Amino acid sequence: MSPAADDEDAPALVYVIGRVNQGIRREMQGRLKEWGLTIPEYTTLSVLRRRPGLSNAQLSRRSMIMPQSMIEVLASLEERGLVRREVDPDHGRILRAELTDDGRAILERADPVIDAMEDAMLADVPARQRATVLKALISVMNRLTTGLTEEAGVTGRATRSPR
Amino acid sequence: MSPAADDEDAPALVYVIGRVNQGIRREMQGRLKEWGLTIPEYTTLSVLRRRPGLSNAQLSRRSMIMPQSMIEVLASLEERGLVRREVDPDHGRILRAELTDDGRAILERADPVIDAMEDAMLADVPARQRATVLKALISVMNRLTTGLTEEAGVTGRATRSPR
DNA sequence: CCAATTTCAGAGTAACTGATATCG
DNA sequence: CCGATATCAGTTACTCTGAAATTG
Repeated sequence: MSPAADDEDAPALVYVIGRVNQGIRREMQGRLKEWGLTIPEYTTLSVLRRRPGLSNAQLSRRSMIMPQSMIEVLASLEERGLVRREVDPDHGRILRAELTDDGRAILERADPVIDAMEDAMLADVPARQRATVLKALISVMNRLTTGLTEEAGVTGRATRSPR
Repeated sequence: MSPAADDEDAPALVYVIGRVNQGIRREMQGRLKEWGLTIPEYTTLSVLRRRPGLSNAQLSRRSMIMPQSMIEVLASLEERGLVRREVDPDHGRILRAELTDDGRAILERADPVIDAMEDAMLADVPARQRATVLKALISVMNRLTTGLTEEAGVTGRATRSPR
């Protein structure tokens, strides 16, 4: 039949991101199993190291999931002593989370393994392009967080779309 | 102004991809509900339009999922008459899938909605960078498909990592 | 017999919706 | 009373591992 020439139209970005995510998920799951960590657990630990004191509600908004989903991750981490939660002094309802020493330790051991994975999968992408890719994806992430129907609000107010 | 030195540590790419994927998932799920399509169903229909005649095994490898997972998507699509499967003339075991007219029709109606979503989330990314991002992510996807432990550059032998 | 494909059955992860309680 | 937060309970979406049958 006709040789080649049928690969000119590229796949959609949403498709490629989905596949990449699925590949990353499989790799991470296998590597994190050694420490009994699930992917959202590892991710949450990482976020809490960078942003200590975030509440469940704040964490869930950052992850674009419902607070009912995040609470389960947090509960599991707290139960195992990897995360500690303390009442906010200014608001008795809010519980602010932070890493325990155990949490920090397990993260420091898992990190190099995940970093190596990221390096391996980026092997063919020149360093200069990596910055561009990361910046573009962060921009997409922010769009998705603030809502796709919102106007191009330059002031990054975390608006939640009214129901 | 100042070069802003406190934001020097950027989040990891795997993290950003995970969040973007989660955002996309939520958007797509809501939009596809109108046609009773799940995300893997819509994705599979799209792939089959571009690559008619792929078998379940081929589709599953492309999607980086096990054939046992893909078969359920395919079964659901076939049951609803959106996909047809026919025995390969050269190999009685292989079933090659393709879109039915109904499948093509539903896809043509869902497409603009998903395209609009992609446009909206890419609103802040200049067109020239989009090509770079897509190319980089495809490269990452290929890395993940062929296996992260494979050596670089040599000839493209699609080696399956033996267990 | 072996390798690849298909497919059934059960399990697990990670998200969801709904509802309830508390705090300011 | 309202809005935000926390959290219990049940459900859905999607993928996995295991096992069996078929075909070349």
